[in-house]
Amino acid sequence: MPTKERILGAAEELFARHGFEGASLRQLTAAAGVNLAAVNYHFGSKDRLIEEVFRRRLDQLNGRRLAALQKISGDPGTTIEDVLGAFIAPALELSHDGNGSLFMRVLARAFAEHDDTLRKFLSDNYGHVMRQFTAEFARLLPHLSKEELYWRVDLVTGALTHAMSGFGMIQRKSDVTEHTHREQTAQHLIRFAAAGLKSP
Amino acid sequence: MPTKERILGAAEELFARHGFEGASLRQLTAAAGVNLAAVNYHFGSKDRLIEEVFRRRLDQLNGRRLAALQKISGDPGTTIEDVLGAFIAPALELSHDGNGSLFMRVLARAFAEHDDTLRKFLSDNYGHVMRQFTAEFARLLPHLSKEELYWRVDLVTGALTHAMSGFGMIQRKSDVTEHTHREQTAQHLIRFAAAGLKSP
DNA sequence: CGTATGCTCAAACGATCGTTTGATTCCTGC
DNA sequence: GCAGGAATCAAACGATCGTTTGAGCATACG
Repeated sequence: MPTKERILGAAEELFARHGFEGASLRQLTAAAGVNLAAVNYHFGSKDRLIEEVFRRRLDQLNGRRLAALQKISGDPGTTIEDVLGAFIAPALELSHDGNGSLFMRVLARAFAEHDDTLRKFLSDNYGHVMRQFTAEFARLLPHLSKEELYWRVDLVTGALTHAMSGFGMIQRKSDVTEHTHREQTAQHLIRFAAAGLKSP
Repeated sequence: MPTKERILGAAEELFARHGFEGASLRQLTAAAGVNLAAVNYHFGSKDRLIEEVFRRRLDQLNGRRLAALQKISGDPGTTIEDVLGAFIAPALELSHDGNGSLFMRVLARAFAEHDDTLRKFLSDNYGHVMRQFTAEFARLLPHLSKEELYWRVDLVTGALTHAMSGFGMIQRKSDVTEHTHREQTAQHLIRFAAAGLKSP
């Protein structure tokens, strides 16, 4: 595997486990089996590496989300659950692919960081995705004020981040595969969020 | 103010802003206006300081939560919204008191850390609070299976953490006080969570 | 063959980390 | 008023941090 890919993979894992500050380039390059200087050579700096970790996954994730939304957007038969599914399913697929599940934890850390630079990066690059989903929710929930809708979408985001990153206290039981566990998480999440959104 | 209190206050602020690894003892003691060695003298180590930051706030927070729950527990007139209020209101009061609001961000970081030691500490010391609230929800939602209930409570926790720590993209408008903003957050949260919990 | 070009490597840079030390100051109780 | 523990202080400890350097290696092109 090319050096850049090995670095990105190891970075994803260690950022998820120890945070951006907590994971050192020495641990990281050792885990990737590359030289210490390789990070600065290929990415310029640790901060640029962090951005690249996000870009790689979010490009794919949000691309799939928008594609799924496109398919059902405007359709009179589309339900709240369908829209939630379009948002959640790609995250589910990602978490089934290799250590993609770790990326959801990285994403959760980014929220916790409250770092303005990072927030601006995420907002600039992927804010339009949230806007399109919110617009679709607005179409399906015309009785809600703009402000009320924003609040609810924000709360859905919170529950989603919490659930998909494995924050919660609910631990996977040993007789359930990781795959099944995530599927169940998504099902519960969609039902819960749909009820919250539909609340009069 | 005594040295220990000044350290705890500065620690809360810097842990919220820069994380546990990101905030150094040198920044921290400088902000508190105390000597560098004071942390190790009064707390033993940085890790023990972190635990003390949690203990100080959570003792008060969960004490108030249980007291509020005690008042309404078992009452036939009690609603889901009441129980949610008993859980959320003390967090709201805390966030109105000085830099108590920063503590909610510290708490959110603790979730993101995924650190086993920290999780065990929180679970051991304050798990019984979650258990009592869950029991009251179970009484009010007898049609839900134990598993289903656990899932929903977990998702409520996620939305709560997200909202109260100010993760979300919703920013307070300049014509609204911090106090009012938090009140509104709590109102939206209670309505949203109640709908999710009550979902058939 | 010679020589660019892209990449890897060990080593070192200065800065900063958490912690410890030993001297000094403060304050309390006899 | 003085002994003695509590608290504060400047300084230093070894370790580790992100980054830079310059030599060495490889592959491709004239």
